Amino acid sequence: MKSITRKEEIVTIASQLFKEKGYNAVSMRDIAQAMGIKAASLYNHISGKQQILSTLILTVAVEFTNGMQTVVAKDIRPIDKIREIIELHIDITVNHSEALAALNNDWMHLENNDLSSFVKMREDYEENFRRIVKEGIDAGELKQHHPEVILFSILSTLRTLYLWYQKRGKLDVNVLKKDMVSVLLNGIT
Amino acid sequence: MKSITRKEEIVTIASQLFKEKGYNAVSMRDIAQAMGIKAASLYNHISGKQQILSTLILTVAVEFTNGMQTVVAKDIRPIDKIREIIELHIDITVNHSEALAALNNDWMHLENNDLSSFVKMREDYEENFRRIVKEGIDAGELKQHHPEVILFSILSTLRTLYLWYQKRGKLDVNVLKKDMVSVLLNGIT
DNA sequence: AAATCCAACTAACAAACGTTAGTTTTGTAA
DNA sequence: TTACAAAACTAACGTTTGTTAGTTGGATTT
Repeated sequence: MKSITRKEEIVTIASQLFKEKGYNAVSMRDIAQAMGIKAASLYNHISGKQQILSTLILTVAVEFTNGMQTVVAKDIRPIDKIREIIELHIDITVNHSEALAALNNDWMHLENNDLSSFVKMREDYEENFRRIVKEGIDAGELKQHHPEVILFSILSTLRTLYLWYQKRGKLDVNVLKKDMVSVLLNGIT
Repeated sequence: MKSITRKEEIVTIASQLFKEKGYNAVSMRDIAQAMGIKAASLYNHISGKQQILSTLILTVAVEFTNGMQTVVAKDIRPIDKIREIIELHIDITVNHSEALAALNNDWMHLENNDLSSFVKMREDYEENFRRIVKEGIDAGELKQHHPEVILFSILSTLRTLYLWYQKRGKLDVNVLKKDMVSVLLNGIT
């Protein structure tokens, strides 16, 4: 019986516009026009432009946080944790590619509590990832590089995935996961 | 005798503000304030806000284009070309980290000729890179992955480097190059 | 000393912005 | 049919935006 609310429609439409032009370049009138209504009518369903952005970003940020918690709690080798994190990113990318654009590019336009809780979640996420990388190095499963360099090269690829996977056509998700894990873990040479 | 013009000062100051908040969230009054003058005074040196953005972005885009041309023309193995491209990115990142933020996040706010020539340069750049990757695979120097996946994983790491290399402290550029080449080419396991 | 130029200023503009108030339409339940 | 709630509308608000016009003071050139 869970049907799509008007608020969810607005957030979805807005996320598509944000992806193309960024939060500040999209006006409430733009969003309204894409919905086929007038700007003032949006306020029957949402409290303001800020709420659209924070709903969009925090929803996905929570998914990352929960996903990371699940992985951390597992009793598996560090390298398998990394494997699962890669798959987590791919799943979220496939399901929320527009929201990821906002999360990556417009998070700094969040305000007050929304901003600080987002930043907190992101820091915790990175810290968890960093710890796993270090464990992997200590266990001899990863090469002896700076943990920060390894973390960064994986994370920046995963974070930009939303820009790419679309034009890669309808590549099957499982094939994509296999390829990404292989390239990110084993390298290209 | 080459001294810093007032226009160059404005572009530099603006690029720092753009990096933090994005092009659209920075007003001419913000830029003027950071310069210690009034907004209207900016127009004694530049023709408008758009010109600041296009100067900033196109300058760096041309550097990438020229660097890529140089690499392409060399008679060396594909894998060594990739090595040189990685070093090119690192050099540009170190010298223009603020401009790279605008190039990555605000290029879509360019207009007319500036926009189309930027897009053209970026497409050409990627196409050159893709060709080198394919040559590397054909020559047996790279693994048999989808060229697009290899291209993407390298390029997204290099493009996000500007966010990063700062907080890595004053890491020596040559050390950074060595690490990045090793991680991106040989992988982490 | 006079003339010129540069780079700042004040004041103002029209347009676009997010948002509010109050009203009308539309669809559903009694 | 009437009553009510949801969701659209019109009109307007106070700000902020990028930008223009005209002016002023200080340095440089003639």
